[in-house]
Amino acid sequence: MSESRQEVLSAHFFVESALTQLIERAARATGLFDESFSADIRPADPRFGDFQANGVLPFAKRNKQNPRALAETLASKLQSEPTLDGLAVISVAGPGFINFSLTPRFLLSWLKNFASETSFQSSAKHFLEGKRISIDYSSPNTAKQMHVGHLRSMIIGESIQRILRFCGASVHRDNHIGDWGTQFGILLFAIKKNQVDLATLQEPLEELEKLYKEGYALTKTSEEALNGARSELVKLQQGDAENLHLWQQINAVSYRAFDEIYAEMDIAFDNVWGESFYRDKVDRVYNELHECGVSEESDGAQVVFHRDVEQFKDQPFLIRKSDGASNYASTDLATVLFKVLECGFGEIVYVTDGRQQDHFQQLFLTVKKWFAKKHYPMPELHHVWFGTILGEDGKAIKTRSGDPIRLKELIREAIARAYSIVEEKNPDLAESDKQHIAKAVGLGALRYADLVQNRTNDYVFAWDKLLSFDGNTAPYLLYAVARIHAIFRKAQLPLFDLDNSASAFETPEELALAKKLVAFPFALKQAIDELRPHFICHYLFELSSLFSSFYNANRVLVDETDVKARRFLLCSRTLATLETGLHLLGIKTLHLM
RNA sequence: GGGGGAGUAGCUCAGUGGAUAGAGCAGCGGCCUUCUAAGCCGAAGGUCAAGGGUUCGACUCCCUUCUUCCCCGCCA
Repeated sequence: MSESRQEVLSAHFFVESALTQLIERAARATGLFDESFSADIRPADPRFGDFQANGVLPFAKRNKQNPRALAETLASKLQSEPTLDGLAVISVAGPGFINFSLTPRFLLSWLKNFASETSFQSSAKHFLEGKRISIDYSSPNTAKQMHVGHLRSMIIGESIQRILRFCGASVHRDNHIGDWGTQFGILLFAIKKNQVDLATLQEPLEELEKLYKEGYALTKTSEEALNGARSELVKLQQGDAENLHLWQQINAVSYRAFDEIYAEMDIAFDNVWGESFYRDKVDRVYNELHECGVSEESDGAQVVFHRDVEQFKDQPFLIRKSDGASNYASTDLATVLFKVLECGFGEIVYVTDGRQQDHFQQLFLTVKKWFAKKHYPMPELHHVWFGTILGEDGKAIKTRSGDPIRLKELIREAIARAYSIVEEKNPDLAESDKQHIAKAVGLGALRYADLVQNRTNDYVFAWDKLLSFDGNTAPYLLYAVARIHAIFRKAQLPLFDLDNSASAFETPEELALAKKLVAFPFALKQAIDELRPHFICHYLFELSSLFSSFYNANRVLVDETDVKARRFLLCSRTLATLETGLHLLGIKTLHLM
């Protein structure tokens, strides 16, 4: 091959994008297509090829031309492309689809170029290079224990954070803890009423939850209690020393409990800028919005109307309560200002429950008007919302009524169930191995069950669903990983030793697996475009499934050196891809299970 | 009343205007003296909620209707 290496198709990590450029360039060279033509390339049904370009059909329609003839002209132009020579087989089918089949030579070349987590990363980083993104997730309220309803923001947020970082963004992880809300009015009122000493409590969080429940019930029945709670909150927000001290004690015990969960789930933040962090920053928000004419007064509260948006014409955005206290809109606005002006983030991602969609739409609209008036840099804002976890009754799992499953308990149960399966499948393993495996499998299954489905769907909480270990689950992927490690252990060879002895792939299983490996960047691209990790889950499951078929049909450790070498190569790339993908989901991989 | 989500196999869910709508689970039939059977192979399973429309082509876009969940001023 005489062309420079960069020009060759197999030198491109993201084949779809390279192919798109190639097709569009070739199309223009025919003189029959103008700038409006786009290749519209996508993975194809394996019966027809590996990629299909559908763009000829709409173009022909717009220009009243015969699509089939146009497609054939373009295809024959592509046949003579030197960069495609011997790497892809091109054909035209149906009304004007152009199909591309990657040749074994292409596959081998690509797999040699992209061989490890490090090499994937150094290519993937071009997707989001230069972006500075702050992501806000988990964000529990203090004074309460985390329950199953807090699971999704943690798991989805952590995965998205890892994916964005892997794809080259500079990511800042923020835990916007609810430590300054109305719950403190009720809590402080109840603590004082019952003369509780927080320092002497055995199970402080349990006690605080009980106090909160009692206090909450009281405010529902007694006007006096309601006013008491309100005035405690106002005193706290005005800096009353006694209330501040109690508030700090409450937060301290909450943080300890959160940190235990985060440690177990392998989650960490760069900053914990809770609502209280912004308490001296909300006045500027009130002043600026008032001064710009974005906000107005209504029933004693400060609100923003978006009358230009049909949906919100009668639904104001309340940014300051009539008693002068801040609410979550105040702190969220202050947060955007701080993150953009003080920290220089160009993009902010919020990972929360879907029930907050209206809030975030109004928040984003308000920021847009406000920042435009003040000529502040306009950030890109994303609300990554997810469906609600429902109880058996089909209603949202609630904090106040009933007792939702505690996160601590869910995690313990996940590991315990995994342990009993390890015990059953592999009783001879050392105890320390069993425990290590149980933890990875149990926590992995929990995470994967949440990530595998499109985040915008609700689902009913069920132990057996969240902690399933069969089929499309983390253990299935982990099992493929463990089997590959077993092959390398048995062969006693390092991962890349035989690359150069590999012959071209031949069996249907080898070819199908190799082609799937080349498609990894597409899954990454889908995940970052929509901020939906389930694309990666589905890709990894299909990859594992193809690996398992390959593993059953094609023995790796055979005598012929070239066959062994190419199967080794497939194993090493499958391993690298699975491990990379699982790590992006926040799942720890195993060598043994 | 306004707005948003969902409705696809018995169950849980994928599906970017593209070719014969796909998985997992459950159930059925096979495969372990060979690199880990937490696996593989096979068969079966569908009025894509209903009805219209747009077009070369609709699960996908538009309209109407039905079912269901959620949000809509001082909670977050």
